Amino acid sequence: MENTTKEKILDAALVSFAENGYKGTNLRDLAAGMGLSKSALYKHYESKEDIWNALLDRMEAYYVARFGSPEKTPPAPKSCDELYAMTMRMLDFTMHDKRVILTRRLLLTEQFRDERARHFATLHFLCGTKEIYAKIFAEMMDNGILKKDDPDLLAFAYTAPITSLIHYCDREPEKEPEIMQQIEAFVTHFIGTYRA
Amino acid sequence: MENTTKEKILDAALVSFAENGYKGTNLRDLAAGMGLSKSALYKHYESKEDIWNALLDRMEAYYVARFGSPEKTPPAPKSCDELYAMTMRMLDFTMHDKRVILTRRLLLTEQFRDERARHFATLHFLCGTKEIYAKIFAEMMDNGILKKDDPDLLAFAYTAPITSLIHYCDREPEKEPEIMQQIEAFVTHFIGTYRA
DNA sequence: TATTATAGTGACCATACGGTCACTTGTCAA
DNA sequence: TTGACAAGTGACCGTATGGTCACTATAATA
Repeated sequence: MENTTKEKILDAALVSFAENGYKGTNLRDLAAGMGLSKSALYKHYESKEDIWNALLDRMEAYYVARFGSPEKTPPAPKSCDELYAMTMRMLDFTMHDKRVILTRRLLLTEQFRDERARHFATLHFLCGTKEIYAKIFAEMMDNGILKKDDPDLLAFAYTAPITSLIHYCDREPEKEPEIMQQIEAFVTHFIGTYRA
Repeated sequence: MENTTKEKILDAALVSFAENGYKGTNLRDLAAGMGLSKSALYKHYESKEDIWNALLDRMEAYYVARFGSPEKTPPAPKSCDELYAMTMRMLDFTMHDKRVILTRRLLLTEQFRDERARHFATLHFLCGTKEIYAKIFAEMMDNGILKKDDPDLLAFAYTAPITSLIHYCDREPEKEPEIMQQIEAFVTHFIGTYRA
């Protein structure tokens, strides 16, 4: 994460693409926002689309670095209380980290315009999170902490509602307290249902 | 649903806004697509934004007409098999009706640009569906078909994963068979878990 | 010191787009 | 028949925007 102009452009682009959309992003304002003139951008990238692609490259690289290899999966909780705590900890990060929030927003709004965004959205919103929890659940089932069941199906039933509430919170952040309660209630109920 | 030019413009606008986004929609092409010149649009609407607002008005009216009053809630199934069948029937419509698909796409991509779209998205993707099933579940619990539990929480746990798979299918329609299997597996598992 | 590469500037270009306007056409009522 | 109104056209306008280019400044290097 160097602090080069080239990187800073991507930082600014993430904000602008997420907040105004790809088409709504104008390179003059984007450059001005970082104290540059528009032409300076062209010293680092060939075109608007080139910036977009570089941004997606970086997002994918970041995702792989964070969740890419199997050993990056967080260690399986040793109790249901630990599962609860871990879920809440991950949630707190996911819901409040500015970069992550902007990434979600960008993927949501651009998923139908760009092929890579489309696939990345599925990974980010559905399959990625599900797989992480599938591994965790499988191990917890082996350890007799959760009832034996299909870990993949359970992970999906667990993460999909949480993700949908995260989207809700992205849309209407002023409702966060209420949404957090809903998440807690859901997580508690879920763990109660499948605890061994 | 009259066939006036004014209505036809909204039909075309739904397609274009959904496929190209609000900013990506250009009035010349939109008009040309229906064999009109751009200026003709201005005989019916004051501006691009006016078309957008009229479209949202119509969407909301349509939603209210369909789900607005309590008595519009479908009758509660008399068995778990009936619940399964009803879910699949509603799903088939939701996933294949062109208007509904376009509406979802439009709400997803424009939710952060427009206040009304934002609220409508929450209703459409989360609260609306949840409430319908909450009523159904409550009645089924009263009738001893489902285990007694919090109907609201259960409805959320039921509809949110399904909705997220619908979004998945919107993004990657070529995966529909696979996704349908996932939905069936989830619904079966869910009903199995909460059947009385 | 002279040279060269890098980063940045501002003026400029072409184009696309939302919106306006004067004008035409067709229909219906007085 | 005529007048009025609604619907539609095409030319035109202003502006925003992505992109290019000749030029400058700076700093490292030979």
